[in-house]
Amino acid sequence: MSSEKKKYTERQQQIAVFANALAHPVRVAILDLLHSQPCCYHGDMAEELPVANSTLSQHLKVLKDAGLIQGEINPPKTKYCINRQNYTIAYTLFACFFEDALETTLSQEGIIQCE
Amino acid sequence: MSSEKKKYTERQQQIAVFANALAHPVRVAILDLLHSQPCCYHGDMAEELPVANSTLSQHLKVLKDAGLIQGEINPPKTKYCINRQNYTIAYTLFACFFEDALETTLSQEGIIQCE
DNA sequence: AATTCTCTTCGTATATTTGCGAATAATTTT
DNA sequence: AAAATTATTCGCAAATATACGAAGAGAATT
Repeated sequence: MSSEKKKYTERQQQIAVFANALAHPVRVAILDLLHSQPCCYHGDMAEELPVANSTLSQHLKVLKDAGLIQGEINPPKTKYCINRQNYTIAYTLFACFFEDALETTLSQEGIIQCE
Repeated sequence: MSSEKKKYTERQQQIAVFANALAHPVRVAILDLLHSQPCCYHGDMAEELPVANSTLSQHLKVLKDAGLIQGEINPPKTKYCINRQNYTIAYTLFACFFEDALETTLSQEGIIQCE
């Protein structure tokens, strides 16, 4: 009962998942915060970002489900940090994706390397 | 009456726009097709992809609005191709974004270069 | 035990996304 | 001029995303 028509490759779906996580500016802003320090508490982010507390929780969940961040819950505080392993995977997927399109101009300069 | 609280930077918004364009697997698949050839007709894509014609048009519009592709309309046919200029911008934004987070492991190896 | 602090979940409202078929537009072919 | 070809737009339905305040959970403090 599986294949009526070709669906999408794992790679295509994985790119979409990571891209979807970055598809809202507040989530990019959240990650920017986590780039500038090893970890960050929910409350500290809430002060910096123009969304309500509950909304922030939702966005953090999206990022966590996509695998880009991980949370350490020690009530009443929650500490978040980047998931470096998946970040590396995401970086490679995006780099190779764009390299595919731009290889004629970029690969010659040795800026990026795929496979 | 402008700033009650900081909104998002242009960069954060631009990343979100590009990411949103890649946030659906069929759009990644569309771009994959355009990577493998200089241009492609709507009809040729419709044969390869598991979506209806009208749905394909919508996704193409999303990609076009984000600036990742451009269309050349010669009715009854429409030819699409990658927008290389914006592709380069997108590539740079994503590379620098991930580099920010991974710089301790990647920048030392000279894989990526920002600024 | 009650209060406080922090964060998540729930409930709700609104907007956007995704999908398809039918109808439309624009050209080429018959 | 009629028919065929190709792609977009329209109209609709269903699902998902976004946002907030209120309510709830979990631990520390009073």
